[in-house]
Amino acid sequence: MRMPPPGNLEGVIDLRLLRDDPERVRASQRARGEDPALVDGLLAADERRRAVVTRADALRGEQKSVSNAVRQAAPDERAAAVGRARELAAIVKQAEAQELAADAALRLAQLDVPNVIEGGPPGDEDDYVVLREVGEKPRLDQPLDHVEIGERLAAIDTERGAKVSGARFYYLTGVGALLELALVNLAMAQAVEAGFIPAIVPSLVRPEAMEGTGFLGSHAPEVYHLTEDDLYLVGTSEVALAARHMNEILDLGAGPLRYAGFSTCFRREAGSYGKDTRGIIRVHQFDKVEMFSFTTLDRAHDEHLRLLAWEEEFLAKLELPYRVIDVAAGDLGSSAARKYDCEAWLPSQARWLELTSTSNCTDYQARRLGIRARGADGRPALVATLNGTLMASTRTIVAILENHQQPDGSVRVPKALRSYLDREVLEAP
RNA sequence: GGAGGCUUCGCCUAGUCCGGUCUAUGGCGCCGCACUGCUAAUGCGGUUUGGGUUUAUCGCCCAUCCCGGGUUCAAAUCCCGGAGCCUCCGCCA
Repeated sequence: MRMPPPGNLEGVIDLRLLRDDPERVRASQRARGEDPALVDGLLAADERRRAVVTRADALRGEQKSVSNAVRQAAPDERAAAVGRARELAAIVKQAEAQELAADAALRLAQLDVPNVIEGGPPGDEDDYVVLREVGEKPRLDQPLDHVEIGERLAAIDTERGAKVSGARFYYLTGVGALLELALVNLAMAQAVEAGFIPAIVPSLVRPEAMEGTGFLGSHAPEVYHLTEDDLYLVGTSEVALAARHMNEILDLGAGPLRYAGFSTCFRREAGSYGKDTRGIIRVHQFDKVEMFSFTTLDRAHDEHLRLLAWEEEFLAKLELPYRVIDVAAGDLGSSAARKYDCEAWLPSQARWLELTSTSNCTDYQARRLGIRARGADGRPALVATLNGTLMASTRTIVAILENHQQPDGSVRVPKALRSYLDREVLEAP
């Protein structure tokens, strides 16, 4: 028995693109700061696999006719026929073992090569390009940070979060809890208005889902794993939304298939020791409304810009000053071909804080998950997947508390949120 | 958690007991063609997915009967493991 064909292998960049235009893949590697020589390893593995598969196919064909000969052999020739068939069976078995090894080697080589970038600036984390700044930063003589504001309002309790669950856990209470619920509702209302299918999704998923969305590669240490059940806690509803249509053929004739998923998100935050240790900027658990689109490859770029526009629309409703950056190639996840972040102003630290992020994963996830669409010619065609944060609870709360804080310690509620919160100001109880 | 039944190429289904042209049956749906004022009806043909080969078309080859192993010259069919669905029992918000 053979491994799944490369079309379903994980980590797959389009092998046809690779064969036709390896230089483009190499250029992508260079822009990411990854080794372009890995592309040649992948090419070699692909070629090797093709040769081995061709041979095994031929041997299997021969085996068919030989075992058929056994069936039809006269009684006195039967023993000899079985003998020949037995010999050939051994050769086929060997060829299939080679096939298995070649498939595995290709699979490994593919894991080394992340998605081919779509454009955007080369370089690493600091090489982003600022596309625009929107809104006015608040003028505050002595801005309080969200921890202090949250304590005064009895809205955020990090101390007891730590007592009960450890560092990077928190309680939202009173207006803090209400604020999150209001934000979730506002975000969902916007998404539904825009035609998204609202969805509440599983937070625990099987390995295939995690692997298929590309989170078990370089992100693996970030992910909580329940070994007892071999289930993973999702870090974003993207995982469950993408995997929902695993091994399906979608009908995208009527346009993109869009979900707005709500889920709790779990992140180990390994490797970020000492980073954002104060407050709820970086936590192990938060809630998020995530936009997720399935669309055709040719429409993926337009869809990406649409997701970004919806993110900005939401930030505008919250009256937050923000900027949009075009994330550099070296700072992309392995599945993303391009990524834009929206960063809100953080008055207490006088810096920008990532609030939302939208990625175009082109066919990378869909290929791993076996998701295709019925093409115009009726044959299955490749699909692109895209994701974008609409509302991540904790950081959005941080941004609102800090940017809308008043000199008297209260917090002004942005207009769009008032009907969901039933008040214009957040005050200490 | 326990017991039993089930899973076949879009949907339904034959085949599994007893291994071999299963190169998987039939129906529905869908596509094409023919016939016909139009439609309908009827007839004929086609209709899983992936890989390999081919300049390309046509085609040819290989794999695919929930998934993964095993037995065998040969597996939809036999054996082991897993997943899912259904029924009943137990437990539970």
